[in-house]
Amino acid sequence: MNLKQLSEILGLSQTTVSRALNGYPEVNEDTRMRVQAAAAKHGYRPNSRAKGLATGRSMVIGHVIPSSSQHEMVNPIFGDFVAGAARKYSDHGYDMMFTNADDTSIEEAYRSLFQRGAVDGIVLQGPKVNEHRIEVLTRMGVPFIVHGRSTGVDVPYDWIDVNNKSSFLRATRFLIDLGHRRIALINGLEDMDFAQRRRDGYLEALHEAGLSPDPELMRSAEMTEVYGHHETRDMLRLDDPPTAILTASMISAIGVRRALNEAGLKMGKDVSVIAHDDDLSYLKNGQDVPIFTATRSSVRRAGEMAAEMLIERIKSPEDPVKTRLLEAELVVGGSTGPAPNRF
Amino acid sequence: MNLKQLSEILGLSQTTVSRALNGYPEVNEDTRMRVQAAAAKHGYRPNSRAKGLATGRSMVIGHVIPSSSQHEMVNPIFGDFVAGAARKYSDHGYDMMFTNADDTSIEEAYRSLFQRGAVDGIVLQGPKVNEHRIEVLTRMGVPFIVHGRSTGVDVPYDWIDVNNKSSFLRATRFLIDLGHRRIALINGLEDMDFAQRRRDGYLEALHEAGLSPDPELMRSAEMTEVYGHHETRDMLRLDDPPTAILTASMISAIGVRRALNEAGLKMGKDVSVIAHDDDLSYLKNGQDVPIFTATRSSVRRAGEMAAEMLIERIKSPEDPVKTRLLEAELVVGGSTGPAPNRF
DNA sequence: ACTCATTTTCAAAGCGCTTTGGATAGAGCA
DNA sequence: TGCTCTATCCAAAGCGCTTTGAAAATGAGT
Repeated sequence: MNLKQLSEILGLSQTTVSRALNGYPEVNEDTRMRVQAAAAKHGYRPNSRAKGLATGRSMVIGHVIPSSSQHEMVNPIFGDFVAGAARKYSDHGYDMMFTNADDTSIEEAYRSLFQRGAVDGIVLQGPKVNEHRIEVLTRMGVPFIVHGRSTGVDVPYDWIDVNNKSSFLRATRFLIDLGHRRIALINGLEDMDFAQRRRDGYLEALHEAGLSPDPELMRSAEMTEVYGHHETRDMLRLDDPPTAILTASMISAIGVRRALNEAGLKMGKDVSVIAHDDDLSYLKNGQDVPIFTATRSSVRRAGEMAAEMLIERIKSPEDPVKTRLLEAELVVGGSTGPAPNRF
Repeated sequence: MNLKQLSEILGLSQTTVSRALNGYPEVNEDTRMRVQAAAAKHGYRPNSRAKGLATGRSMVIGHVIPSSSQHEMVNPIFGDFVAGAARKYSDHGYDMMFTNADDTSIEEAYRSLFQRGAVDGIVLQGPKVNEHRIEVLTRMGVPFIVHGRSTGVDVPYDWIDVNNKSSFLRATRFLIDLGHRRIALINGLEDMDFAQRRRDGYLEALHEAGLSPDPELMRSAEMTEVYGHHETRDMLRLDDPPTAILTASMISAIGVRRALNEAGLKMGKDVSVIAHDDDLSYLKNGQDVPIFTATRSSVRRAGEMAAEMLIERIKSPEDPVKTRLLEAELVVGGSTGPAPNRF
């Protein structure tokens, strides 16, 4: 059932039927009712490709999944971020499109998505420091939003981010206030922008307290459970092991906890742990009492907000750049306690 | 830059340029070279909406994210499954589209996706028992594949599934062979098809061994960490607590482990645990030695295979129904051991 | 009854591509 | 030379929608 057939059934022109369905004023209310009824009855659904061709808009937002050939790693926050965004998209009549691209072809993937007319806007996830893709998208003139930011990129762009620096600053201060001096940082991948900011916060807190950072206590890699476990076990073997550990995700925090258990250490007593908690739906930080002391910020909420900001941008391409910095809250759970007395 | 402009630059007709780029034989090899060079030089990318309109195919596969209004839960396996599928899609020139739908409108979401011409095929994830959507898709005539199966649905359909029954049968037998008699099952949501099959396997093994199932030891809910923890803690309080626990995912297994630790019990000694491991990229079951004894089957691999089967189906709609049953492997890790002697 | 303004409807063009059904030119052959 | 074949190219139609510009119908005002 297409427009032509429907309009023939109704004895009206395609123009009128189209207008009736799209809510234009220049059509009699009675006819509109008649048209809507017939459309519903025959299950008419305008072909979105044809509509897109005619309007020049596709009503689709593009995301790229970097298939990170090295690690075959899927970011665990992917699902929740996307679920948040998807809800807002559908509220506004947008669909969501994914393309897969390996590290080498990622720029090409963005370019293709937009220039083929497949999407009206793009979400850029997981920006690195000096993120090249931002300039690419800017030059292309595609509306886009970055989830995160990129140090070193000068062009203005829309972004939404957690205040990674301040949250790790606070978390580190919190540990210092508890008397910890040997504080480890199990961070995300070195070249990710968020990892750098977290490290900055961590270092600043150490500096404030007159503590000098120990490279042995600063690790970075992709945030898996196994990684958290491995680094913790490794650091516990040091002559002067950490009494507290900051870690960049709940997933790796679980690995940290496993390593502590294996070593017979009690979390929150022998070693304190603070994690960053993205508030993933399947991995809540406990029920009432938080398991881990954590810096918390819902990534699903970030997805929702990113979607809204992008839709705004598509509507008003000339608006000034919009940015949004979310403050993570520090929730105190059972994983932290005063530094143990080693003497 | 569109076809018309490009063909004008080249002094050729649109027909010839289109044919040259799409690899049709009726075009001189020299001209083809010339055309390809010009297309590359000017960054020409055929508009996919127009192409879709003309060909009647959209080269897009649709997925629906059920935004399960009750729980706001995103299935943790979502990311890896999708990453697997996406890779295969892009190999074959397909993109991937997501629509969000709440429980009430999910059928409408599928219908809309296909009848609008937005997608050429659909992946149905997380089928329940008597899954109504399968009939809907069948009636619509859209090519689709089910990740999982649905007991009670009679119409034939393509599916790919893990042999849930046999893997839980084996896992339960394994525990029985170790001398366990009080074996708990922390299952997924009751109405999910996979959960029923796992329970069937579990019950069959108990039956074989002449053990009668205890409803107190059979739990089911969405597979979060908190859920695994909660149910385990609850069961440990029973007069006759379980000595072994089967659980439906690594995520909930982590909750199980947490509860055991809190109770001062040693996993693999006091209480044995077997998990189902979807081999998620960020949650590997240990490095060399598996942490949990587990029934393992890569969900990413399933995503790849689902994608391939669906693309096959789109190519040959009249082919007989194809199904694929994957056997999970049983990997023995440190979380199981002989039943403790309670006397 | 007649004009003018407003409301309501319509025919046709256009979005950018593919594809059908020729047209043209040169090659091969008698 | 005249004819058929093949290789190469092209004009135009069509995919299903929106939108422009104009026509027809209606209503108000005199």
